[in-house]
Amino acid sequence: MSRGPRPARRTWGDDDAGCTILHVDMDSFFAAVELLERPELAGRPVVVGGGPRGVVTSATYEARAFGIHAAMPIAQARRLCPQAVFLPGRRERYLEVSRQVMAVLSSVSPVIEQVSIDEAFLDVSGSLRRLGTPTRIAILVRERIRAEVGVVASVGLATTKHVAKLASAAAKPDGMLLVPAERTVDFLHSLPVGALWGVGGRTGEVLASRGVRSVEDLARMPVATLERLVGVAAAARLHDLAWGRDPRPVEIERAEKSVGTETTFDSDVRDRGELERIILRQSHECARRLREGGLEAARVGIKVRFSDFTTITRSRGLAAPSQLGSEIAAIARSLLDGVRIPPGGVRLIGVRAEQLLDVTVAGFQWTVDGSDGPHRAELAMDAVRRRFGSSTLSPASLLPPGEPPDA
DNA sequence: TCTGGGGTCCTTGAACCG
DNA sequence: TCTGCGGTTCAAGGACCC
Repeated sequence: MSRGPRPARRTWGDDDAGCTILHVDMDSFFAAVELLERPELAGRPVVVGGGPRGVVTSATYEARAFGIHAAMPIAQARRLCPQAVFLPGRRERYLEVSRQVMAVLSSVSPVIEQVSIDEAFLDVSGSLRRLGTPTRIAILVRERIRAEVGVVASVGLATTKHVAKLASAAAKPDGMLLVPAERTVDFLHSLPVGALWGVGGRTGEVLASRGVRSVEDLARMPVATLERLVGVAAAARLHDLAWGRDPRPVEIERAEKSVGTETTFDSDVRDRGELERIILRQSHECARRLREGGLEAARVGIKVRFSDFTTITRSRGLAAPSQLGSEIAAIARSLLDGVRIPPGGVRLIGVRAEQLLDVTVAGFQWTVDGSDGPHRAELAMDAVRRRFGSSTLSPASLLPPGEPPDA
């Protein structure tokens, strides 16, 4: 689901010595998964993304031909291509197919770093003797994903993660691109500056205002000037990337730093009680995911977006790390208490658990009075939900007023 | 025109501390 | 006792990515 720009050239040479980093990126992943089960839609413009206020999360190349792209409001996509098939999206199903793809990749090399649901880096330096050259391995990966899972992957091969990622974007759709070590700088300098990891719309504008349009422009700019434009950390990072310097290894395990959930309402909400109920539900959802992952949060944050799209965040540390929905909700609610709701109301609200700790490291969190009642209660709720479905249990305060629970 | 939901990382300013 | 200073932490927000 790369959104990066594409370079003009399609080949940069065939010397793959040292190009042991592969970036594997699924083409139009969510849409491709939908097509797996509805092959009759093949060849038609298909757009995944739902809700009256939703955006496009994935679109087939037939839909992209109409100018539709990821992150575009659904309403706009409908105007551009009314005849497209619009599907709401099924995250669970995409996760399932993603797991199948990652299983294929893991069998090729154990050094795999999953970056998102549809892409991963692979370091194949340990697989060369068993499977052949990096190019051979990339071909094998593409063939196996197509044959065993049924979706299409594009692959970039390079000496660094950053260049491999840009190469896979350039290879799309349904392609493969090798950037030989000695052509790395030429390849990078042929790209628009927006291709660099970390240059989005805002930074792109700032750079453009100083005449920086290509990666080469940026590479040749004095670092001190760049620092004034984008800050010290970003300047150093961008300058290194523009010269092909990216020492980051393929990391097998990445610890989660936060877990959150947010909801955009179909129409703006002005009722504080309604917001509190949503926050309570979201807090329990976060807590359930923390327990699932064996994590505790030391900090809780809320995010509130108003009708005019201004967004505020508030956060506060917990007295002690917790994985209890009731404790997360208490903080989230008190944070919401401090927020003035404008007349226009609230468009989005969300809860996030931050500063996560592994419970096996943090130790079990006992409640202040020494009992573990709330913890046991929420674990029991998890078990019931796993067995009977996620909608079977919820805190009493989430039930509609005056309505007794089903017998 | 009208902007999701899941995240990460960085900057900035205030508060705190020695 | 008061003030200045530098370092650290906290909190908020912005930018970015998929």
